[in-house]
Amino acid sequence: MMQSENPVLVKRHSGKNQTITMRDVANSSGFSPATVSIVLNNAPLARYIAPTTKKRIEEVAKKLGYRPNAMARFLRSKRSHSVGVMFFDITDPFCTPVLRGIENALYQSSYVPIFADAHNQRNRFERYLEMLLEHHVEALIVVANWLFVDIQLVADLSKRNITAATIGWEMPGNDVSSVMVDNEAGGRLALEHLHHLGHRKIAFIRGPKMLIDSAPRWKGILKLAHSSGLEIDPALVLQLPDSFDPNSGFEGGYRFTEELLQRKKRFTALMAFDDLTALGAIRALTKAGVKVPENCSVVGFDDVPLSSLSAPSLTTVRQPLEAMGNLAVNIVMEGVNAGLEKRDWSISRHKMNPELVIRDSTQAAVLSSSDD
Amino acid sequence: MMQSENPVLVKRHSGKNQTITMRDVANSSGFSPATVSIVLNNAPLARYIAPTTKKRIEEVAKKLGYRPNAMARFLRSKRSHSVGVMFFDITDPFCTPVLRGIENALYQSSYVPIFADAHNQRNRFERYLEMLLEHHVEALIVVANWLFVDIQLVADLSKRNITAATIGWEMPGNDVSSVMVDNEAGGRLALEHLHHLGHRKIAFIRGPKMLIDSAPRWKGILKLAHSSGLEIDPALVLQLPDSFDPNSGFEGGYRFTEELLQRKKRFTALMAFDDLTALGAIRALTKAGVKVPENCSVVGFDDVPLSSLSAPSLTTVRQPLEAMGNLAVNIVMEGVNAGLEKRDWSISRHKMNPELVIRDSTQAAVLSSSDD
DNA sequence: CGAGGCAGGCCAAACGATTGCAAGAGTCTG
DNA sequence: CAGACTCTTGCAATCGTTTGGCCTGCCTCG
Repeated sequence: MMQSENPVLVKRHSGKNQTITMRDVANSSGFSPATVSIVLNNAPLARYIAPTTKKRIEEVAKKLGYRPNAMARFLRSKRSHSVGVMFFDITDPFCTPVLRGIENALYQSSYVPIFADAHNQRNRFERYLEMLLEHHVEALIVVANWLFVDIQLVADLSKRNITAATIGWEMPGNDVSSVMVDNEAGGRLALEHLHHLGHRKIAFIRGPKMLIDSAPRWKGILKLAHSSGLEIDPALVLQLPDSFDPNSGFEGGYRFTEELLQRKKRFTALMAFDDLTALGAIRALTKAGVKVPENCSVVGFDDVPLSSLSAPSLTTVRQPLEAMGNLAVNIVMEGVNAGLEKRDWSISRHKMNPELVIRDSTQAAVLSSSDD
Repeated sequence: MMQSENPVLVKRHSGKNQTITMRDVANSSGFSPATVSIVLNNAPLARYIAPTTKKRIEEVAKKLGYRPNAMARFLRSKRSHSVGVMFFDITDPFCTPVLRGIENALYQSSYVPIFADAHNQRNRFERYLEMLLEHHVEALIVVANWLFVDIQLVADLSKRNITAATIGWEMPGNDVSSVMVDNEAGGRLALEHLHHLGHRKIAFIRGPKMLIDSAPRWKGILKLAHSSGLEIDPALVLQLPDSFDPNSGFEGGYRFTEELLQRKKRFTALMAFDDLTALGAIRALTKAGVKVPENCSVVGFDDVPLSSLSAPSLTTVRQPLEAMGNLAVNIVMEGVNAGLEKRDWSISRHKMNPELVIRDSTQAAVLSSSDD
């Protein structure tokens, strides 16, 4: 109250481009740094601060262009307002929508994402983990769509008191939250679609054995086949080899479809492990003179962005990628808050519902002589 | 030297999961925090430290699992070891390779990227800028491929003493470094290719007026047309409308190609503003029964990842996206270092060489009656 | 009239690292 | 042998915020 004269007036030592600190706004508003801090953060104690005081401080802060220093803040409060977002291969088209979802959700909470891409290398993953810890991220989100390295390390995080969540992958054990699509339901959905369209001779390109998605998708397929009386011809089933490159699916789809065609076993539809595989398959079919969808329907999985742009556009099983990113953020945020309030909190595992997206790569089967 | 007995032995006050601080390693190694700091950072003064001392300190640090605290470090040294990476729309397929390039280069320097996506909204850009400043990024890289908002603000950064670089866009004025592709050369390259293949009746879909890339690409086209005596039929030239959505190119290409077809003016090749536009064009052509490339060649621009996967795969002008990301990082790092050493340093503007990538969407023109 | 309550705000101690300054111990020079 | 270097290392201040106490009036109430 004393020096309410000469409002907003700072004496900086020199003419340098000093950064405005909290003390500056304290000095030139006539209050103490403590009060300023309380007001500006709207801390619990702010209830006791006179409204006029609040107003004045906020005014001065704005006028001075005060910007809180995240680092200094962290030192005391232990809150960095950042979370680590680790991808295993950002070039996988699967990742972009997920990233968008994560970014958007974090933005709502005024958290910044620290981006890391492990390039599917274990040592790079570890190094990044190290860096993220040095930067004291409050949480970690791991997007592990196409993952071949062992990352048990994530489990350690819970011990380090930083909550984590994985997307597209589940840690064995029960230490880390996860968000995945319901692969089994997705497999069912896709096959159901083909079956409804009248296809009975269907070829399959299964996913690599090491990929967590492969088995449940196949399981869903088998279940539906069984319940609908569809027969799966083992001669029409191939499985992609393990590979570190998420974009290898395209070439795999291409080669394996060629292989299938050479077997001279007729099929009127092909179900691919994912969209890239499907696109590869389509290319092989087209090249061999088999028109898609007229002579052969093709269905993919994921609904990555390019699926709607391909020719023909791809019928596929959609993963709600952006929503998955969003959910993962909400999960870890819950964890962070729980930790802050010393509440109890338990991890959670989510299976999102997939959704069939019907585009141009599938159509009703032409009636063939053999109706199984 | 005194307490060289009982090696590595820390007394932490309680059994809590305390974080290991520098003082811890100082205490249990028998040296002062100052020495520890000097050794661990390999600071200039480290020259004067006895090798045995160094060794001992490093040992203890490792054994204790000491991890420097980036925040605390910043407070003194003003170095955050982070840079802001701002995209204007990460869903643009253009961005992924750029991001990869940036990430990779930063990783080499042990910097972490703080990721921001402005969604092409000015206020979001400003908010993110604010957040990045609060986190005291040492530099800023702005990827502004498809940009319609005004971001003069970036220029302010140089005043705030943080070096910045833009990718795919140039700030008016001479305050900010930039990395772009040589659009004019690219335009020339594409048209040259078509011309070599014997195409004379060529349709063009130009880029939106507001996009910085549009004009130079067109200029390159005009120049080549002029020097090679090619005539450009104004009735075969359309220009995309301004739009905020980078993926609108696809639909634009589709609709405009339909429009071109309706004009009943023959053309044997089509040159699109970018790959997405080209894909849209291909779809329209195919739908209209015009085969690509047999009846009409199509060439794009950018070489985004999906261009090689489309059917037919796309002939296009490649931007070295990953390299551009890389270069941008090198530029700002130079700036950071210069600032640190109080060296002078001037901004730079780079034009990268584009490269023609010939795939399946173009082929030699069938001889037509009219040979212009 | 004294005890207690409360509104309003300040003090000063952290947080974890960096670094200018200075001192102690040898070594060397004149 | 005094002084001048050359090494090694430690002290303590400092960076910008947050926060647990503590203090000061003033009001209320028995």
